[in-house]
Amino acid sequence: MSDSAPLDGRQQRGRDTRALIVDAAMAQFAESGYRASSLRDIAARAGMTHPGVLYHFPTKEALLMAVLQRRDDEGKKRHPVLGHLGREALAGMARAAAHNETQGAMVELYAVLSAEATGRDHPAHDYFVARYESLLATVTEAYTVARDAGGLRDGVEPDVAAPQLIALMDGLQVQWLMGTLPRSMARIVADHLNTQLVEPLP
Amino acid sequence: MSDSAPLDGRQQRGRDTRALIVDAAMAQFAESGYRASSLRDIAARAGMTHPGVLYHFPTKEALLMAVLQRRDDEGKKRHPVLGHLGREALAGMARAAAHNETQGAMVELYAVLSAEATGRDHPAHDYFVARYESLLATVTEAYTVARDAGGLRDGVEPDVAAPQLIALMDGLQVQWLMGTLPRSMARIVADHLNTQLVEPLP
DNA sequence: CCTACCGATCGGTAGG
DNA sequence: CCTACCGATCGGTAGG
Repeated sequence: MSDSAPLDGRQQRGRDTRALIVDAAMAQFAESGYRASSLRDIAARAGMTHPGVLYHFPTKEALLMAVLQRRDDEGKKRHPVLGHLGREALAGMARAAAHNETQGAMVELYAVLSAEATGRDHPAHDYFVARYESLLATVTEAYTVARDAGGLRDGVEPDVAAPQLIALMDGLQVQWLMGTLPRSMARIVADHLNTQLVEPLP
Repeated sequence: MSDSAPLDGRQQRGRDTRALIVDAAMAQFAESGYRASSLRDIAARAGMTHPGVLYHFPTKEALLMAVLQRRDDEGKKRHPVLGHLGREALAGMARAAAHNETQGAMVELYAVLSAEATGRDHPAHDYFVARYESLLATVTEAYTVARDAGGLRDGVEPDVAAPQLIALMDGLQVQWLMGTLPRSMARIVADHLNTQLVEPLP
């Protein structure tokens, strides 16, 4: 793809500037959500004017999509596919919770945007619907593989356990951001998984 | 208190109008969150102009507080205290999930506002922190009472189970609003509680 | 509770 | 990637 072609100096500078703008937008959207964030706020964080931002991204909505795309790319690098790994994939969810505790801005971005995007007219609505459907399929597969390997306790149903685990992780993030969570997210997720797995996680 | 004193015609009309405005604001905040909702949107829903709204509520922030206050009052009528009831209180959480499935606008209001209000500068931040702390204390007490009555399975710790249950219910609401939840919220909550209780819920 | 208005801020465009 | 600008919209106020 074109991403792997060599870039001349000008293209490289353009890429760096785009990355800088996406960084700034990510931070701003995380703090205030999409609707309440202005292009001028984002531009100031990136050290330019707001028409400068619009030179690189044609609309505010295109910038939002670039932010979401960036996060997906990073996530894919960190956790490639993984549904077929069963129990190991579930352990990976607990590790993801631990990782999230070092990524306050990203957690805030997703908590705020996913709630904002439940409205059907939100520009990121379709993105989040697709993301939840894909995540649900992956986690359901992980539970199914774990069950078929004899790793789940009796009565744990993949079709119930999967939306439960996703909901637990989403809900913990709100309490964690609010500062009212009395334990670490990773600990609570691991405890939850340990009520379902035959062999406890560390 | 002054609420129980008789009202003359003018005061009664004022109360009705205030209630009408709070209804409109609740619907608008639920659809778009607090920051993205304008007083003109709310006023139009209530059949008046936006200075008309500001005649009854001095600022947009005061109107937000009235919306949250109203919801608390209704919640207190529906579920008085309840922490000391132990197992019955936990069953009440499953019933609350069922009730929420008939209250889309209210669920959306809380999902959007609670995410928005994780930011320390949001006008409803302190309200939500207090609400989560109070809810956590109530649910922890319910689990503790249930355990002391021998109603909890081994290994279920009130201090872990309480933030877990709250997170589960919050997270389910996002998936439900997104339209990607493959089962009812009430069913998933009941299944979760049934992994913790000695005697299963209906 | 309305009309009329205020300064501030929004996303986006023109032109360089 | 900037300056300068556009029309639209914001929360809030004056005055009745």
